[in-house]
Amino acid sequence: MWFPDSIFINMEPADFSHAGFPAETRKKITAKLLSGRESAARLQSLLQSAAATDQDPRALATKILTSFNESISILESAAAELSCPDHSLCSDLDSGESRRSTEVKNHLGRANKRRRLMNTRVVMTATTEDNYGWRKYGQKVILNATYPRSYFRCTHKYDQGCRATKQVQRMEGMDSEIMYKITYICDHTCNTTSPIIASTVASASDSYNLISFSNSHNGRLTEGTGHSFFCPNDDDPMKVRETTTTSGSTNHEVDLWSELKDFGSLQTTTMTNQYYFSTGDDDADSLMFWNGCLQ
DNA sequence: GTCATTTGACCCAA
DNA sequence: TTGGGTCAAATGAC
Repeated sequence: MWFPDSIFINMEPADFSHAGFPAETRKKITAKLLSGRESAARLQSLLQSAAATDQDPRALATKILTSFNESISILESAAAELSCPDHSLCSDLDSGESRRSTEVKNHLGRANKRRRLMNTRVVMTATTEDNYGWRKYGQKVILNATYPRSYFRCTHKYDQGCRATKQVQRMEGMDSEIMYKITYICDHTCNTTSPIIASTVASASDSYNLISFSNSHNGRLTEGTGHSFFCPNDDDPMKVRETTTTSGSTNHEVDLWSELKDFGSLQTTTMTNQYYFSTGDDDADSLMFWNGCLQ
């Protein structure tokens, strides 16, 4: 089974000393991360070795995912406690990337141009879950969609000519768990830090933990839920499908489905071109997903 | 003052 | 004509 060997990069030792987390929380996070790193190292060794061993790489991969999932869950819980201990200021995620506390804003008196009363303010952080900086440049109401679609561009669009954009849209019909569809279009050409290879699903606190991959039909992205992946630097047809948008820009969709469908520890269900993956760990608060270029 | 978000307007493909 | 993507002026936060 093909496995992204670059998944182990960008895993710098975490420094939580300045984050204000309790010592017990730091201890938990450290333990989980160490466990994950150890499993990752074993798996890497396993993959690099042609010799047969009694260890199942899939089990190791699952263990790695679980370790990082739990670490991130602890981090998120602790961060939530620190930012709004009484949760009185918590609000739903508009674009799925809200980070700052919000303030009630009254938009009356603006010539009736703004038709809704905002009780939250969503501000992009400098970097998002994929470690790139994004700036929102538009939002549209989509036909037959409950929630609007937000459009983001790379913050280096003008200074470095980066053409990367992404679209974020909250999915409907999942009232019990808030879930966002994130579509990445064009790869980053800007000179920034490398994307984090594995990250958590951008969602509200107790989001459903899924990975999904879009299908392409007739060369165009057709349907998907959760995240779509594009990568321009991999010419392996088993991993990447090249698609062309109507605007002429070229996208590359990582076809992880063909790789993960045989991944025994993953549970899959199929819903009209939508593939849902879960780790099978019902207690997991989040699920790792491959994010960024897989080369 | 600078930077990010909001949102109506505009453009274009179907 | 309509719907989706982008632009840019207005506005707010820091």
